[in-house]
Amino acid sequence: MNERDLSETDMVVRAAWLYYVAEKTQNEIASILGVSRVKVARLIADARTSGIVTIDIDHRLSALSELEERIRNRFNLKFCYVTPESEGGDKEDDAVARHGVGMVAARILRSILTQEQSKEMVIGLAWGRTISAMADALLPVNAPQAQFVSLLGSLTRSASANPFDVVQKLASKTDGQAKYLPVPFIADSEEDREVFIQQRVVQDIIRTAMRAQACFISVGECDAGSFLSRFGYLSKEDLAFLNSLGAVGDTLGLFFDENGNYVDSQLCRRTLAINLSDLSQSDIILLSAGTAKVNATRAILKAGFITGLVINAESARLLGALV
Amino acid sequence: MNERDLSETDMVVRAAWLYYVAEKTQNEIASILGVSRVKVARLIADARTSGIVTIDIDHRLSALSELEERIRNRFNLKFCYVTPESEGGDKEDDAVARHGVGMVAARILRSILTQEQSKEMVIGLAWGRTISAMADALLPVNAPQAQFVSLLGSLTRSASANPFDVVQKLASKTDGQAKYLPVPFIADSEEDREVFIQQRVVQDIIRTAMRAQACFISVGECDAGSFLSRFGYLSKEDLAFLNSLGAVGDTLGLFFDENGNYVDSQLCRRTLAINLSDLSQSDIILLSAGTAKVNATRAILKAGFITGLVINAESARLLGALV
DNA sequence: ACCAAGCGTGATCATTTGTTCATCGCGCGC
DNA sequence: GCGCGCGATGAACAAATGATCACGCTTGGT
Repeated sequence: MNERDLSETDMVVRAAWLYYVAEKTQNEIASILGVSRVKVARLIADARTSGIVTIDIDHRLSALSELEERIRNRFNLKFCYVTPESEGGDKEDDAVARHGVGMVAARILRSILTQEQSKEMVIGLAWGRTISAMADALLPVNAPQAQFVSLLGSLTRSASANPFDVVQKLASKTDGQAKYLPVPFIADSEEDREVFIQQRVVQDIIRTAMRAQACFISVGECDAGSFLSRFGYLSKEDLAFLNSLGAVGDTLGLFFDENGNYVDSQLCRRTLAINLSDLSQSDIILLSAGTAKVNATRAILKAGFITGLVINAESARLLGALV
Repeated sequence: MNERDLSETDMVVRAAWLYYVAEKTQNEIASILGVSRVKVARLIADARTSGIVTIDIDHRLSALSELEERIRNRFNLKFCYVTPESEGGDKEDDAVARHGVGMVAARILRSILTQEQSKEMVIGLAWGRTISAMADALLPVNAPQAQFVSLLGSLTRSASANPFDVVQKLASKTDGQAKYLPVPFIADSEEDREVFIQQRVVQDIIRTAMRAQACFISVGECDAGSFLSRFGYLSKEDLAFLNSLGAVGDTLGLFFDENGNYVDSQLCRRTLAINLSDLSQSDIILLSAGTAKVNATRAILKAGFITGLVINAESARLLGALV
């Protein structure tokens, strides 16, 4: 950070202060700082995207917080955040829901990262569009001690939601480190999986992940519309078989039935993901966006290993209604 | 809080969330919530004035934070906040400086009030235009356990800066209690002062004030322009006498010379204010706005009983330059 | 029942803000 | 040395926001 950057950042802070605290107009600020108004607008925009100004909303008064509390108690969670719907109670667009959930999750992540600067900091991450939305929404924060560890093997397709991209993006936004499992998510056989697992690099990652303060995971529906099946990782037969065993949702490569019981199958024994028992020390935060995932979400919550939930309002209502 | 209020607050929270987090336009929000755009604008304005949304600025990157750190170390303070100047380095208007210092002080006060909801909470207050600005700038916060106690007797003139108004305003904004000393600030004689002091109500207030977590006080210059002399509490002769003893500033009815030594005089022995030694358990936060007060501020800081300082940038520079 | 006062509401307008685009300057490579 | 491209800048415009005002509704009082 050179002289120029320093004075530039200083300008950003001063502009932000004058705008948000002193409530001056951008024109006034422009004449105070001796720059053009457009420049002031850019400084203020900078201040927001760089996380120098943060805007918090006390949502305790919202009707949703009552719902949050009910869900929190029912599933014994440390916290539950319900994101307000964007369409007035109407069927909401899944992409919008993901966006909202991602933003709230990003705030949670940011607060974790800014809490303790001294200690080692490990964050475990699954992949998926919601996790990806979280990574996009994270405001930059300086946390060089942070390590972002992928909890699952990689996909070969759909690069946008690859675990590599997620941890990479997070690392670059925080000046932290990215670590990911350099193995496929699903091995061809149980024997192959064993070979992968035994790789020293894989074991290293797993040991790191075991020290994670927090893990962000998402939920997969167990039907034809799900991510896994749409990209060919789950064949129609696999799906039918899993359904016949009662599986309604998956996360971290594990399938669960509607009562939250683990559904064993040959497929699960080929997935490369961190073991649930290895994460007993971590906060496990589930992100769920979209009503299609309600049943799967309920199943995973019932399994009992989740400590925190972020979910969109419509889904939360459905979840809360049946409790 | 009835049904109507509840849904109203809920609307405020939702509108604020959609505006500040989801970054929707007021028009979009209007159609989502099914109200007019004007209504949305009002909801958002409500959210800000009621403190449901709070905007924080990380000013650590500012060049001023270096100055803050220097002052903090020099005078052994727990914290020091320097408010950015509003005019670009130019001579700033005192009223503007007061406003800025008041706003920052209000944020400090608010954070104290929201910290611990359970315990008894006592806040001691001096009076003056800067303290008054703080009271005006405080965003409402629910803190029914808070007690705002006046540390000084009342003035008979200049109602706007009377201690009564300050504690009253703070109490009404927080649902807390207001307590003030129902005696004049300056008694006619030392004997009269003793009579006032011995009143049970006065003793009650003093005992309460002794339990204060934090006290907000301001600084008076000891010259013809000062508050006390302009309102006739200090005669020209008093002033000349105090100056001859080296007094350059006062606070809580006590005068100090440029080295921070207490300047005794007959006048001081007639003022009704809490004893400094009674506040040894409290954080004592000094608000200083305006370059005219730099010398007085330095004197009081040197006296060594201040634990926190809020000061405008220009004054801070003068203060820091001579360190 | 009627009136008056007060508050919330939405139309309209002025101001403020965000965005786009052409231009400028500067450094870098050829 | 010269051109090239990238990033920063401000002018101009379009969008969004805040303010004012008149209207109508409710409420409380006579």
